[in-house]
Amino acid sequence: MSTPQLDKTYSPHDVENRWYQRWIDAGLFHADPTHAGQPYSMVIPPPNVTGSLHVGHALNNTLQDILIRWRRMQGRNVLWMPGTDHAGIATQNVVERQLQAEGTSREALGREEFLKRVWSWKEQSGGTIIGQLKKLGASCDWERERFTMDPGLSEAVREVFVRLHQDGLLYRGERLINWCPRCLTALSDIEVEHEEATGKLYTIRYHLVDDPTQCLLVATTRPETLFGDTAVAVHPEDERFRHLIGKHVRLPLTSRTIPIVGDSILVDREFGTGAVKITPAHDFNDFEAGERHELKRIKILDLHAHLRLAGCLADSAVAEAVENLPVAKARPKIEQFLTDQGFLDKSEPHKMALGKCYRCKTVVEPFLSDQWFVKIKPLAEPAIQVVEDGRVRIIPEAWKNNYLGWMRDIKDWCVSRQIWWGHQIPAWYCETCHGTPFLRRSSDGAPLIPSDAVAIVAKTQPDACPQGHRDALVQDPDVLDTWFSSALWPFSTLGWPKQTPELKAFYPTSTLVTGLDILFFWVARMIMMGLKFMGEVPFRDVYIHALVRDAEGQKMSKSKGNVIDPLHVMEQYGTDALRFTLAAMASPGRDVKLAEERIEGYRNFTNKIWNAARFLLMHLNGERAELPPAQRSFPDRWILSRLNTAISTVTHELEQYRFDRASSAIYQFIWYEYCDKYIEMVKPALKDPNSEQAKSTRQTLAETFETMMRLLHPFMPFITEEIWQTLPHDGTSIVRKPFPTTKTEWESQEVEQEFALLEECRALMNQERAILGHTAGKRLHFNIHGKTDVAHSAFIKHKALIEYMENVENLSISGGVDIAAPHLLTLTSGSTEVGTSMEGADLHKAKDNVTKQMAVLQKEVARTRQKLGNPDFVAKAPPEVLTDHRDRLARESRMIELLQQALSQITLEQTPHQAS
RNA sequence: GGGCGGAUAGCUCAAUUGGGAGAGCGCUGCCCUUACAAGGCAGAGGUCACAGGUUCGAUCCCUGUUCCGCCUACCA
Repeated sequence: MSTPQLDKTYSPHDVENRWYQRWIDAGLFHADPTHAGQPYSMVIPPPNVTGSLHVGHALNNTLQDILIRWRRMQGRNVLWMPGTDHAGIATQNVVERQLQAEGTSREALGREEFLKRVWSWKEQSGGTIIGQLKKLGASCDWERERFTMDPGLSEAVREVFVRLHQDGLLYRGERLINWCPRCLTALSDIEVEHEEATGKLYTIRYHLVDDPTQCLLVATTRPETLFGDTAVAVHPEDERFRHLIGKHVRLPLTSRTIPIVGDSILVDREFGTGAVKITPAHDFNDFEAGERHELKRIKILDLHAHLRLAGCLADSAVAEAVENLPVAKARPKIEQFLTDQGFLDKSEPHKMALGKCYRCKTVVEPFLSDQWFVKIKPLAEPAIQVVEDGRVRIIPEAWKNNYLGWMRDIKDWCVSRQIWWGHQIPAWYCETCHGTPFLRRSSDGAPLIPSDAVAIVAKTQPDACPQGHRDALVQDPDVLDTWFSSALWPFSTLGWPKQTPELKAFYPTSTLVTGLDILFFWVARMIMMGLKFMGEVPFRDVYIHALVRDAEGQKMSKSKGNVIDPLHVMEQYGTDALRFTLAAMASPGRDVKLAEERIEGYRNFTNKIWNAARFLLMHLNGERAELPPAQRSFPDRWILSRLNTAISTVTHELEQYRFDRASSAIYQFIWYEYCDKYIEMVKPALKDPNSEQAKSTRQTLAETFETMMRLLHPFMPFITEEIWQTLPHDGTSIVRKPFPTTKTEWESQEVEQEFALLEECRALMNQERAILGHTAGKRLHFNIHGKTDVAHSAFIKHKALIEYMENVENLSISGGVDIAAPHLLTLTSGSTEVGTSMEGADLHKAKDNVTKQMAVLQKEVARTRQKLGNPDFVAKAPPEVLTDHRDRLARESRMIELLQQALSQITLEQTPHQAS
């Protein structure tokens, strides 16, 4: 039998493509609801359909794939449900930009044509990220890939909408919402990002109508909104202003007068001047204050956040100057007018939070409009409950309070969006019932549904309204928030509202792996919707991983140019190296700072593994004899025992979602135990390929390496498959082979202790080499002495091994006699004494080396002595600590003595030479 | 403004019940030793942010300070 030979360095490229294709062809990732194993399921956090893979995705999906591959190998009935979401605003923006470049617009195309365009863009680019996930090795069940706008998922959306409406949890109404004047749509509260900005705090004089010589000073950061003011508020208990409540002031730059009201909620007496202007149509607080005082709402901004001053009685010169200007341009002009006309008292720099659209970073405006809202409190309560009582575990637990805090203070969710790409709201309005035809928006012809129009909510378009009017039904032009459909993802992807076998087998899912940034957007909403519509949590565990940053800790962004492109990394270093890096750095609760050097380090690791496999293949030719572990050679028994520990550690750490510790355990085991120690120890046994020793060793080599590949497979799927295939194995692919489990017959404390003795001995030999300046390559003669029976017999037993490992010629093992002798430099530690000849060494340097070591030791001894000399310490420290310290002192003193001895040995050695 | 987390080797991070701080990468020196120079061996490098407190003893617990993140919020 001949074994295949491998190239000298691992080249991941072909390996990856080849194996991924074969896995797919063999259907290894396909889930079967009738599979006998205990279900283990996950849904992928759906990436944007038109997006492409960034390093955050890479981390997210690597961790998921590790879990999935691990559980699959454990024999669980595994489903990893993949798919993408339609990313309403983002995708629409992309296509609109394309149209703009072509000199046209969505309005010009019309809704139907525009949607065709988006669909074709989706067809064209929607596969990109899926292809990239495959490159990453993601073992999703691609046959089940879903898209949030698939017919089935769209049906789920309509079903949920209708049922929420029936249950009174969905309503339409005129409210102040966050409006993006660039995307021209409403946003939910959490789609607004707050950013600190330095603006100005303007203090403006509002003159009293009764007595124009007096004025009320009003502080504002947004002077242009004064045109929408309908009152000024002061604190009702503020002595400075109390007498003014009920009086009126003249609104600067207009011919209007507005009342002064008392409002203890809105006004903070300490802030600014203690008087606040109220602009109910353009500020959330003012909106509520306006309700309390029954104030008119005057809109002064249009959809684009341009000033529209008709109806607010602005002075004509002012109106002319700022009409149709965006806020940013209007503000300085207003400031100028106020200054010129003596209204501006002062303006000073002021820090404030600016709300920006999370998609396009445009400053959002509070905007009065008709929108659909989910009444959230009744949904939130059970979703709080399940996290409190642990039915959903959030890992790391630190984020639990974050979740709970947000959920307890949750506000109604604005779900309507004024865009076209998405699930159009299944609500119709009857123009006949309404009495007059609805107005149409001039720009795109969309119907403007009046606030008081009655919505008919249904899964499909009704034939007639409840009054029996046909032909006059108009569907709500708005679409739903993308997160509305994402919230249903864990069950809509499984076929809901149909009761499918998949739904039965795989819901609730086992684990959700996601980033903190969508805890509220997505996780919270899935829990609410899952509980509401499935009556059960959508997942048991939520593992929240960190954000990926660059080596400086900066958030990666294209504009900063610090983006690490995972595709580029995979090209350069291989997918396995990238995956392993991400896993190794995924410490909980900490951001991942990714530097390319780290990836390179793990690329080296793949090469190390590769070359270890090469070594195996070079020596695996020939018969293999399988002995019971206890009868195998010392190196074999040792590596089996260590492998057992590695399996146990990796499994345990994966159970805790400690990807970092699991990967580090594998790394340590493979590199330092398997490669550095085991392979080295095994070489002598393989010298004669036909020996009994060689036959048994080959068996252990093959067996342990094969096991090791299975242990590593979830982390590095490609290289492990490639190597596994070349090793003696059963089956067609490592993907579905069992994950290693511990075997008690592999474990041997005795062998490990024996090994530790050898290591102790080798450490002393190395130290001697270092002192004497002998390189590892120089063959030396050593005397060793095992101070205990165990040590002595271990050295006797492993004489050849020590000779081989330490490049020793003719090792002498003395039994219980002092091996100090002329020309010998001796060193000792717990159970071992080692000596070698000083002949031919640079004794000056040796002396230096010893002296340095001694200085360090003497310091330590002094400290330990001092501690033990402290009566309080001796009286109060626990006995084991005391013993520990006394042992240490003894050890250190002994060591000094020995170094002292070594020093005199060296000195003695020097003398005759100096004499001669 | 509120909340949470962090500050440990040049860099990135570990260290569970307080008893002489470790790893990877990088760096330095020596080695192309037949699996691997993408490697081997050896080594340097730390007032565990600062100031107090508790304790025989603190990187660890408590208090305060500084700095850095993140989340959250309608102080005009």
